[in-house]
Formats: sequence, structure tokens, C-alpha cells
Amino acid sequence: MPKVSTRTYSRYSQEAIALLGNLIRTARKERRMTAQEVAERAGISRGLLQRIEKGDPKCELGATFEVATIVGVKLFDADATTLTRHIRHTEDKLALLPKSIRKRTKDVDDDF
Amino acid sequence: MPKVSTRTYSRYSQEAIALLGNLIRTARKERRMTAQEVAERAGISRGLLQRIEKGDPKCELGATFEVATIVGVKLFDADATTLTRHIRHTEDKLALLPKSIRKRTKDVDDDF
DNA sequence: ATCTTATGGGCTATATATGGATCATTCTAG
DNA sequence: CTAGAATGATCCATATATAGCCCATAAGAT
Repeated sequence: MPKVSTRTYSRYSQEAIALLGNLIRTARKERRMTAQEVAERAGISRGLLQRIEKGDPKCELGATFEVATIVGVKLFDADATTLTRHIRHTEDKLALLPKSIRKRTKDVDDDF
Repeated sequence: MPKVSTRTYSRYSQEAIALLGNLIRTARKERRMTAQEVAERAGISRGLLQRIEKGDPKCELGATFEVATIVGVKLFDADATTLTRHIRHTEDKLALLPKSIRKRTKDVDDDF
């Protein structure tokens, strides 16, 4: 019983993924790199790169980010060091937040 | 013969993924949402959400973006409509770029 | 125009990510 | 303090993404 994978994506997610793919393809061409070239550098197959550039949601997060990095598309537009700083910041923030979230037993009139 | 998957990730990619995970977890808690809750809404398992928040590169791109969207972490900080506009823009840009990249036969002194 | 290469698409086998269950632990609310 | 819930971690079965072919076509260079 195959239990087909029914996973849906919100419009925003789809658009974001598609945009990322477009940015990657554009950056790659601007840098005059061949698909084969980038794929090799990223340690992935050319086919996977194609899917990433096309905006296929079912790709590995790591592979996608790696490719983006290689062609110079900055996620978070910041260098690695800055990212590290941001990470620390979020960690600090996390430390202040509750470890586990408890759902209100008594509905103290929530948002709506 | 298993031919173990040896895929490496640059420091930048790792940091970016880790940061994204942290942002997601932080946002989730700020919104007082339980892991179970978010996972259900995203149509994924709690285990996968855990890995996403932890910054595991081997997650589905779509699942990750979907979760980010649900907890309100904006990739590209822009609404869906704006993203669509950006996509069109990159498409226009792509139209101007060569369809296929030819590697220079004669090395006409490149950038450096 | 021709030659060469990059790209796009399809196919299969295999590695692997994911769902789901379980268990221990930590945390929160009362 | 206590009860219940959320989280973290592990394990297994299976759905599925990926590599690595292939071929056809398009597109750039000469």
C-alpha cells in the first residue's frame, strides 16, 4: 500500500523556493559557470542542480544552500562570521524563552 | 557495497542552515506553538521538525521553507506578491543571459 | 554552415530521508 | 510537590530523492 506522499506547500514557500532557484541560475550564468562545473563543485549531480534551479521543493536543504553559496547567492546576505554572531544572538534569545510550550488548559481568551 | 554518502558543506552553508533552524525555533516559541502543532500544520513529523530546528542539512527544502513560513520566518523578507515580482525580474535577467555557457577555448585573460 | 558542448528530460538502481512508535527526561502549571 | 505535557532521542520500515546513465536538442563558437 504505497501511501503516496501528499505534501503541500504554501504559495509563499513555493515562491521563495522558485526565487531562490532563479537567483541561483542567474548568478551561475553571470559568473559564466556551466551546470556541470557547479554540480561538481557542490558534489552533486547535474540533474539535482537542474531541479534546484527549477525550484523543486523536494531537494536537500544542504545541497541547495551549498549551491547557492558556490554561485554567490547569499542567504541572509551576511558573511559567515556575521552569521555566527546572529546564531549566538538567537541562542541567547532562546535561552530566555520557555524550554517547552504549554498549551493553556483554561482558555484565557486567546487572540480570537 | 554501500558507497557511503560523503557530502560536505561549506562553513557558510552550515552556518546559514543552523541560523535558519534557530530562527525557526525561536519564532515558534515566541508564538507559543508546540512542536507537535507546527509539525501537523506543516504536514510533517515532529521528528523532522526537530531536525530542521537543529540545522540538519539533510532535510527537504520544501518542508523547511514551509515550517519557516508557518512560524513567520521570512526568507527574503518580502510577501508572496513581492516575491513573484522578484521572480519575474530574475526571469527577465535570465532572458538576457546566454542560454548555455561556453567555456573559453582560448583563455582571454579572465578576471584575474 | 558546421562542429562541439551545454542543457533538458527520462530512466533505473540504490542510498537515504521520513513517518511513526516508543521511552526517558525535563519542564510547566496548578 | 505533583501530574501531565512537551521535548529529545532512538529504532525500524518504507517511500523517495539522488547518482549516473542515456538521448535529443539547442546554442555558442569558429
